[in-house]
Amino acid sequence: MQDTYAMPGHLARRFQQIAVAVFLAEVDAAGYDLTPVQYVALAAISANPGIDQVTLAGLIAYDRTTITGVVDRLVQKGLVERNESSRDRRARELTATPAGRKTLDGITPAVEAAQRIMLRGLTQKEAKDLIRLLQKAIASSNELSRAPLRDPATA
Amino acid sequence: MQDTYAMPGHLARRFQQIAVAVFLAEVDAAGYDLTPVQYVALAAISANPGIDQVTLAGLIAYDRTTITGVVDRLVQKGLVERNESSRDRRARELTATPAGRKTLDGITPAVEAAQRIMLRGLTQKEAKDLIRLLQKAIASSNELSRAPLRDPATA
DNA sequence: GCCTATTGATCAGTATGCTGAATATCAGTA
DNA sequence: TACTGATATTCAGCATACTGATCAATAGGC
Repeated sequence: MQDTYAMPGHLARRFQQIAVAVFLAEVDAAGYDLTPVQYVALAAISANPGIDQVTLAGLIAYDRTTITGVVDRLVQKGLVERNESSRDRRARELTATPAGRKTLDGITPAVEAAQRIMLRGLTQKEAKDLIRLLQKAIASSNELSRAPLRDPATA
Repeated sequence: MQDTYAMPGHLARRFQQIAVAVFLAEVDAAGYDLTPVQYVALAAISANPGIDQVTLAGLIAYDRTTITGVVDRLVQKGLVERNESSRDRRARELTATPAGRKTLDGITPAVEAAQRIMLRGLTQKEAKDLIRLLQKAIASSNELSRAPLRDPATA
């Protein structure tokens, strides 16, 4: 049996664990209070005003049931508005508020710094390779998770 | 601002999400009911009989407070025994039960299959590169998470 | 031996993520 | 139009993960 420390599953958990910790530390140091999940959701909503929750979920590969709580918290923080859709009364239309867009602008440098920090042990070439390999592995197994990415560009 | 889909933080979440889904599917198909976290904990306990919870946490990079619940569930499933330590009455000594060791043996092929599946889109060389790069990135940022790895071999 | 700082475990509270089910609504068809 | 199947959201329940606090016990310095 191979070394546990070399198993991709273990490495995935560790890398994600570190990525979240670095993200929260940088964002907090910049004076913001937003989780990685909330950030990605806010960015996607801001880029797609009026988006419904299922489409949003597919866009950022969340589970549908997780989205509800995430949006709840974004609404509670005043960063997002959730309104009943006029075309489909089942759906909710999500829009970033001015405060949401302002937060997004202000937080971006911290988010980018976090990305650099989590790769700080790698050379530029290694970092590019890692990103490429992760993207390739993820693309090949996208359908294996309950919340596959639904990229409108490739759908 | 760079593409969200190319951010290491996003890729870390997606890869971990897929890794967990693949693990659970393979383990379930093999007739077992064990999460990735429970598996790693059980393996570490089996390899280190009598280990206490803090040492276990360091060995597999868990948060101390998470361990309590994980061990609770392993004990409830009859795979692990938790006894008060005789040397230190604060500590708990963890041991795998015969059922725990049997589960570990039986589940190994499914766990290894899961590792292959989550890398199925990569060539052998790419898979090796990905593992190496993840290990390198993680090692450089180990101390940035609340639950850094405490490898007894390097401590 | 006593005091203080540390340590091992647990708990309360919050935020992902998932499964499976319920509810309301919509869309297509007989 | 009535019915059937699909869809958008939410909820209950469970399992990670984390922060910060509490509590019991230990260890080291004096």
